[in-house]
Amino acid sequence: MPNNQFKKGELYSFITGKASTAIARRLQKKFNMSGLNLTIEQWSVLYHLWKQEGISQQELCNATFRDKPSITRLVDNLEKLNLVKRVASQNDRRINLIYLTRQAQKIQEQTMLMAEETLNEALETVPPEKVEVCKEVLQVVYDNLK
Amino acid sequence: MPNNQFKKGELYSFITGKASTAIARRLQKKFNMSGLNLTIEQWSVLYHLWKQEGISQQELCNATFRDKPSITRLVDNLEKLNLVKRVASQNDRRINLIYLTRQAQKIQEQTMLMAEETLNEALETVPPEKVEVCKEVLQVVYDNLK
DNA sequence: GGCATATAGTTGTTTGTGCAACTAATCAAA
DNA sequence: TTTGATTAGTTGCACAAACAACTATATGCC
Repeated sequence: MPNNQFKKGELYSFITGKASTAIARRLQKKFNMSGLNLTIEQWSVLYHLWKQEGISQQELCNATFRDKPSITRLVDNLEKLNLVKRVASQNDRRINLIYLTRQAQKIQEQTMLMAEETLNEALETVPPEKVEVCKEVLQVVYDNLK
Repeated sequence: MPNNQFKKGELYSFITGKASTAIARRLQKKFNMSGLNLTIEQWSVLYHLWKQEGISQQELCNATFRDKPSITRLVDNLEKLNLVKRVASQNDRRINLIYLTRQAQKIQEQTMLMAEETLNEALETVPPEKVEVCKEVLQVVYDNLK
């Protein structure tokens, strides 16, 4: 049993994602405090559209590790908030291409700063080389399981 | 900006908890495959009751980092599944003490083995000393934000 | 061309989460 | 001892996730 090195409480934390839950809650509070009516999940979709808009819902599924119904509903809600628009693809009429509204473009910088701020608060007391190891381990975990 | 060391994709992974999501999904699949009708969230409540039963819902809130309504509903569903029982406290009639049924005691070992197995799969290729650093960093993150 | 299959997206259902508002019981202080 | 504050738990609402079943479009093969 090569890696069975978990005391019980630690096993629990790894599975439930205590740390990332705490990070997401903190960021959500920052959104709320600044009057942004936006969930972390909605933000995570915008995050990928800021990198590249005009991608399909399926591509958003792959980017965000969600299934198709989840993305359908997130895009529904983002459309209601007037943050994205569905545009039917010319080439393939099954596909919706998702575009940002001007309003969504406006909140990019503000929310990315809050995200960076949150991570800085989270990692304030952690030496950079340990953060590096942690990032690496989490990536391997994901690759091992996906 | 001492710890602003996140490339964009990494920032995303930290906030969304890609790794712990993958772990939880894998464990849920193991539950389903073995015919266990149990969610990871329900399991996480049982987890603390296996350590000590007869605690209050409020204590379960603290142990699992959930708010009171979440615990109310998880306990509701665990009661429906005949895995726990609410027992009114003699000393303080506001309090429900939560006890395990025989059925819940039976699945402890089986599910804990599946959880360990899942973590072993997740960390198969990771040297133990890196796992240690990762655990430590995640704990500090939680402490910094809680 | 026509039929089977695959792909993109939607809808329904169950479960869980976070917030606010609520009830009931307890405690504390005048 | 009565009144005000605190604590434990519940309920309602909006949002999200996972799964299954569904529609519509596209593709591939004969």
